[in-house]
Amino acid sequence: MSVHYDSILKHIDQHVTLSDQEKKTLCAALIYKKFRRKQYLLQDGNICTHDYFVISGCLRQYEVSLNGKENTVQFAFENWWISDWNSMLHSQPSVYNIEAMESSEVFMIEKNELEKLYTEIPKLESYFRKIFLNAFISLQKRILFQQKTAEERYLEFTKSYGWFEQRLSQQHIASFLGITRETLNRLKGQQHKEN
Amino acid sequence: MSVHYDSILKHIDQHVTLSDQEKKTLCAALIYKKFRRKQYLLQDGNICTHDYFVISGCLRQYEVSLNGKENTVQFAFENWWISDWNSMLHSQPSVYNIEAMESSEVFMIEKNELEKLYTEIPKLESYFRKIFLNAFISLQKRILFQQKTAEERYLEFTKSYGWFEQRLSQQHIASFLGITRETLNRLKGQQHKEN
DNA sequence: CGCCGAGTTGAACTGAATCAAGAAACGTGG
DNA sequence: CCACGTTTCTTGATTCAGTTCAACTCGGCG
Repeated sequence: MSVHYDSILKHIDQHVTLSDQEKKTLCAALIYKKFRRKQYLLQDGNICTHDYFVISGCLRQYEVSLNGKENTVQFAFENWWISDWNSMLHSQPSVYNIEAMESSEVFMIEKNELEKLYTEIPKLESYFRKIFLNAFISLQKRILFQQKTAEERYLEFTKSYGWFEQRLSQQHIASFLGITRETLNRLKGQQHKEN
Repeated sequence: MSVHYDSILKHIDQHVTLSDQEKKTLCAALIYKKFRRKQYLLQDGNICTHDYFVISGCLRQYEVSLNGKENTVQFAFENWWISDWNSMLHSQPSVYNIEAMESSEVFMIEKNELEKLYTEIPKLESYFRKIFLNAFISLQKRILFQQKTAEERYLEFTKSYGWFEQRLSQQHIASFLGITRETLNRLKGQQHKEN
């Protein structure tokens, strides 16, 4: 088995226990792929057909609004799942772009393959139930987060996600926080003076 | 079987097919309860121990921020599940309040009972995977929603959720939209003039 | 070397919040 | 069924956080 499988099997093992046979079946459905910086995994207008699991690197999912602004919905780092499940579920064109921030390695699972896996490995239902529950919980926090002032958001961000602040450009952080590049920059300035 | 079970069984049936025996097992774990308007299902500071399924009526989940403002995270109408899964999962005090907006009927499932149900009725894993996936998709839309201007949010809200606009007070709608009562009111005024 | 994208800083502007105060609507008890 | 207090809604005037626009700096890379 390729060394890459380790990361995903380890992650799944934190939630459910698969037999060797099940692991084999699962891995057979995984497609390994590398993406370079700025390369798209998904572009808006296309129908999303795959789930993505990040082995290494960093992805960004964002929408471009009518006035041309980018709204970052989420970042995905090592061991995160990302996709446009709405597009996949309803076979509708996606409103999102998913782009590699760094050169990244991912596993892809095709929609129908995943459906098959659910019947072959029922434990995966449990695994993804937990994954989606956790994802739901994070997003709920983000709803509250967005109600706060720019400064509060910035402080909370550095506290909670400081560890990936260096890996991202200011513009991308700003679009995640829902503020402009300029405002984020001014907030950073303030911080320095206070310290 | 009580007539109330119909609603939840029907809802589950839209996602997975249970045997009669499984239905019985499930229903045995459900606790039926009525709540009056303004009554709390969960108060912040308490640890959430139950999932709630709304049979009839309407609930609201909100956080009270330090400055005393209420931020509505979500409403729950007929056939919706609601709870603080973060509090439940980690046995931590909840930051949310869940309150009945109207007199409401709900089914409650206790945390450990639900865990047992997952092993007894594996199909429920599938059911809740789908429920959480849908919940996740809605929240992702809400992230983008919150980036828009007050007016855009109001228009989109009336378009998408107009059907429950009458059942909610303006303050509650405002706190869901992330704007003040006053601003919402002014937006309604504008609409009338334009028509 | 020169270009281009990313970051910085300033000044003017604006959408929405805040503060304030009056008008409906609601429900509860006499 | 009306009178009362309570809550919700409405409207206006003022303020402010954050955007916008614009210019300028810095570092990397062909």
